Amino acid sequence: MTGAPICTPSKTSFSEFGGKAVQYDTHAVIYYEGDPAKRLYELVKGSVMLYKLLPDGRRQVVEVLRPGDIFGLAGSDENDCTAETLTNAEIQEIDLKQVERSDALQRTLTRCLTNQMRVLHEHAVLLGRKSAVERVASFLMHLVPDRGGVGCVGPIDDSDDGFDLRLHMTRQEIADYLGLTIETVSRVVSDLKRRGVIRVDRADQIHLNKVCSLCQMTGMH
Amino acid sequence: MTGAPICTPSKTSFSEFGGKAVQYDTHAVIYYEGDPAKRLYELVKGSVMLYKLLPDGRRQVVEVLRPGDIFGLAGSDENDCTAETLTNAEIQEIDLKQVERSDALQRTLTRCLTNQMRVLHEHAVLLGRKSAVERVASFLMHLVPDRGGVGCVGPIDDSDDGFDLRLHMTRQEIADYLGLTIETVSRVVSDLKRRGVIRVDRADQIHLNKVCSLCQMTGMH
DNA sequence: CGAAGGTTTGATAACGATCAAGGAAGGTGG
DNA sequence: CCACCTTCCTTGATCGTTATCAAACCTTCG
Repeated sequence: MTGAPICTPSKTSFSEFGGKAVQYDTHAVIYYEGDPAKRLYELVKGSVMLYKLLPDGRRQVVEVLRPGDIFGLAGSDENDCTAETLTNAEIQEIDLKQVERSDALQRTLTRCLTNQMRVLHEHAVLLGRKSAVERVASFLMHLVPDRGGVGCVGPIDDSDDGFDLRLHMTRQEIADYLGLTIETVSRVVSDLKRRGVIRVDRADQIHLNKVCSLCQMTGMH
Repeated sequence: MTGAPICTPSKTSFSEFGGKAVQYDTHAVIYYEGDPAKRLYELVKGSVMLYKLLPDGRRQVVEVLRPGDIFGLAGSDENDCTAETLTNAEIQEIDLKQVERSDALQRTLTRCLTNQMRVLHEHAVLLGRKSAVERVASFLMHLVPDRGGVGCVGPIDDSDDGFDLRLHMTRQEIADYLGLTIETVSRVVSDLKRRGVIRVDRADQIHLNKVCSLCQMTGMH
């Protein structure tokens, strides 16, 4: 299940620069930390995580990427993270040499990097200053579009402020993303369930009963 | 190791695009989180930190910048962090509208952002997975040039592997950067002193007796 | 000298990690 | 279709690291 690349055409920002679309299976490694950095990648469909390992095996997932995000820029000749898919994924790949040449691409890059940087800043707050409950609540809130951020639109309908979501991550991956252990993640989820804030339909399929009350638990209110 | 200039610094990057140099005092706020983002900044001399606050006052310092680093790009119309000097600082400032126009500037930006991103990734590992001792050791090692990274050159002289450094940060700032409390930072520093790894000449002036042995405590070996 | 800000140290508590079982869900082969 | 296996998840008991609370100690400076 290495994610044998099957090329298909696609119409994203990269295609016009000689990039080609590649399909990956779930949990396929796109590249390893320390590998020579040869390509720039744009996630078109699915989800990808970037993580780093310490020599003793401790892992930190540093980014969870969504369609439109780019990755593979290391700033040196080696990748600084391992990139692994969380789902089936379609990825546009383009040679780094091409990137050097294109002004338009540089412009796109600046915009993407700036956004990822903002996400990393917020994640640093989560890792450095939030409690376990706040981390899990923040994590779940990030999966709800248009809610919880500065531009939160509030409940669309006062009576029913629920939301269904798929995690696409195992408890271990969530734990490694949130800087917790798998047991703590599991306990917090169970606790949210017990308190009626969420309903766990399947391990990776969760219904938020009241988005606003979950949002109150993120530490940002 | 690359040894290469991290962020293609230099006194020229901004001045030729209509930027102007501004001097700041120690602990001066350059802009606040939430302020409209109008300018791009390049740190020329001194040190600057970026931090975020939670409503209840918890603070996380998300970046500590050095000459050559750029900041102020928010990816939206509001700054996502507060920027505050740690020392007297000289900063090149340029209007964001100018940045939009220049291809050369975009190229510089991509390179700088990529580097800062790598630093943020490593810091996420520190915040999410390292112990208090490992955090402080990593912090101190980052202040030693050419050591501790992938391209560590090792002791220049086997007999004397010492190094003098200035922190330019209070214990509180260090704590907020490392995701610890001021007491824990103080205790770890005292412990390193007791163990003979460092010598504390003044609160913010520390001599590393043996860089290599400190490096062993970063969790990366 | 006294005040203020920053730092250190001690005592105690709490949160999350660790250790240890047990349980559900999905996949495979008989 | 069921037995079995594997993988992932949950729960419980206990431990340890770091946070919290409190007080004393420097250092600098008017």
